[in-house]
Amino acid sequence: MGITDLGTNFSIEKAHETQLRLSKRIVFEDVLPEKIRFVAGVDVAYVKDLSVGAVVVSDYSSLKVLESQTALSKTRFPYIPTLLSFREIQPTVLSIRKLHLQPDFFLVDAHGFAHPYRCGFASYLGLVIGKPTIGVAKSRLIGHVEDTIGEKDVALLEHEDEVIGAVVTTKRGCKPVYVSVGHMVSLETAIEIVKHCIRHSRIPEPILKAHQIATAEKQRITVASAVNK
DNA sequence: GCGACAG
DNA sequence: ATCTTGTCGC
Repeated sequence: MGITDLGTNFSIEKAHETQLRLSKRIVFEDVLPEKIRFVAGVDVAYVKDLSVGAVVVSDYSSLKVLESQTALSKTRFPYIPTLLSFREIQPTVLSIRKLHLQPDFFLVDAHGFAHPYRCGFASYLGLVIGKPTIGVAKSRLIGHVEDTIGEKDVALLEHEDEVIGAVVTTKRGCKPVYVSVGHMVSLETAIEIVKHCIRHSRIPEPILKAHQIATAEKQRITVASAVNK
């Protein structure tokens, strides 16, 4: 895994070593413009042996979608906990390359630093495209919930005495989301941004929109293939 | 050996 | 993630 290759000889152990090595390159400081204008959300859906990558770019203040793109690719890797990056990087990058607008950062439906080898898909994507990314996962991979910070809607996620992310209750009464640094952003800013992007769902609007577009494209593909038979 | 385990 | 009906709670 040079940084995007799935060479001939692959082993889970080597992949983990690579993730730990790549994690050293993660930037934990904000590398964002004075005024954030465009926020992107990415997601991937699956149909048969195909992966549908989707990305949306929304206006940061209104959260209205300004552009969306999708991309198809053959699914080349199975889902293996800790190795989600291998499964989702291809369709995701392909969809991002189609964008005309340049997002200030990307919200990713996965963990970033809150990973056993400190390099979840959100961080990996950030390193690959060289842009700021924030990990927003719907469930825990590792770590335990620590003390609540300030208000009672944010708690730290720790692992072996290290802060790896935050557990944020974006909607009262709903399950929390797990926020972690992807790349080129601080945990504090990541939490702030995730909260700002909440509307009707506990999931940040850009990721929700990307999910809907990926699902719609998946549906379109399913219907089209049914007609061709 | 027995669980836990992002999407 | 995907499949898939009813059902519990506000």
